[in-house]
Amino acid sequence: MKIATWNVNSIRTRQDQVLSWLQGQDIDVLCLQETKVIDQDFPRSPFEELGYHVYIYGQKAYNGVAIFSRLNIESVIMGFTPILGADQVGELDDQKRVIAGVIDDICIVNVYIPNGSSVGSDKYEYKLQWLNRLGDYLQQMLIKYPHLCICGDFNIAPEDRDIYNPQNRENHIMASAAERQALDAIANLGLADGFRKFTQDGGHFTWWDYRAASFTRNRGWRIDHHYLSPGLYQNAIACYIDTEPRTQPKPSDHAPVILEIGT
DNA sequence: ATGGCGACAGGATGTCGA
Repeated sequence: MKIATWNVNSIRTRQDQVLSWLQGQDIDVLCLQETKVIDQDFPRSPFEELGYHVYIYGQKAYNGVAIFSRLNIESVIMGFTPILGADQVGELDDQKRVIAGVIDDICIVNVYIPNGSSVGSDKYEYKLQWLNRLGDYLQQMLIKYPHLCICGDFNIAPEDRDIYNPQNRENHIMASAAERQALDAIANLGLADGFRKFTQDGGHFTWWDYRAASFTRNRGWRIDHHYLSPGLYQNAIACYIDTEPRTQPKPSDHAPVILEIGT
């Protein structure tokens, strides 16, 4: 089974690129982030015609997540509230950032973790609060679904080797100690970074700023991830970043990441 | 040091992303 994650930065702008990418791959599950469209305007039929079931959880202009799956998903869970209850979630489901479903006995959790703007800002506090609630959510999900893959745009580089220039990054958004600690807390639930099962060196990135020719200079960050429960981690046979779509005209600023799980 | 670029909403330019 191939599970891919891709922050497309608007599905309507990137529709043709996602379609042609899927046609050249053999993807079973594609998790999208930053779809940036309300559900009634989501271009679902082109992807259905390609053989995918389409599950969407979007909003106007910002955020939005979706799962495309060749196999039908029986129970789709949108937001934190179905798992944690409205009292625990509060305003955190106003932004559409998490959708999950069970496919072939594997629970796929697709997340678009908040960016956080800058360390110490209100958005930074929101990001940390959101990560804390994500931990509560995953704790419950792992009880129900022990085979779990959480993937998406985490907006956190786990280690210095995941940043093109790791100097002076302690107070940089996506690399601060509190963000990494929040990610560690999630990993400590029993989830491991699929990419690092296979690749140990630096210089492998999933996001490059549109500005300053960052991609051609490979000035990037590895912030899109798959974290796997122990059995899935054991069965993972590959995890890689496909930089080809990032070379196209009018690309997303993120590249897709593909995880392969054997049987 | 700052801004660079791109998408969206709305109909000029401000907000947001990372």
